[in-house]
Amino acid sequence: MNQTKRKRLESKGWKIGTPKEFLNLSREEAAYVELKLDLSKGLQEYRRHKKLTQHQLALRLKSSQSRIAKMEAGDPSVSLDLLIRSFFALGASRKSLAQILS
Amino acid sequence: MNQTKRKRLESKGWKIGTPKEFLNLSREEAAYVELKLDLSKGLQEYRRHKKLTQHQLALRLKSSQSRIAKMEAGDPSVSLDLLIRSFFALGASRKSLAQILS
DNA sequence: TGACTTTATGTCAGATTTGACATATATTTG
DNA sequence: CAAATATATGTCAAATCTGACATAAAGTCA
Repeated sequence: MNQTKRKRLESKGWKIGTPKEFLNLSREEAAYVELKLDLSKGLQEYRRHKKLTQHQLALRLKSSQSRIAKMEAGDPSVSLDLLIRSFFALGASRKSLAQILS
Repeated sequence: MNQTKRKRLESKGWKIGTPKEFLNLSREEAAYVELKLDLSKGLQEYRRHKKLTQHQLALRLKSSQSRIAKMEAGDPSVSLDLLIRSFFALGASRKSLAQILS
């Protein structure tokens, strides 16, 4: 993992700490965090593609605008569950989810 | 969605209720539940393939045998987060995750 | 058979995630 | 430019998920 990626993570509020700690982010922790960030990004793209506001998406999800914002910002308080359910609520297929993963 | 699938879901303890309610499982709820069940199944296969007991996997995940059992049983109390982190802990790649999705 | 290992199920206190709210900041539109 | 709309950020009580434990049930093997 390089400096660019590190900044990308740290800037999102992921508490990574010292370089040593950062390097100790285990392979699986890193994979998990990166997956969430990619889903965050994908979700925002998909929502915009559908020409929905965060507020509109929140209504569909029975969530709130602020939570949608946090999802798209890659906030650590957002679970994969919520991200993935949001994709489905936007009409995404499993296939399109799989594409984000690949 | 057919009767077979319904039984598969109900038998796992998903409270689906009456036929009417069942039919009202929205597309996205159904997609979410089915995804979780497929991951459950995939996790069990992967663990067995690696010749690990639930207890051994629990140690790696710093979880417990009972929670692993619930994961593999598709228990509603288990989140996608935990399922996916478990895959990564077993050494699975994003690609192999994507394959389960497709 | 019975001892042993593995998996399943129920429960619960503690931890995490949630929607909601207030409000700040940014973006669009007239 | 200013008003309107959209998005971002901080907080928190309630809801959900968690590991841990006890124990039941199922599977393995001598």
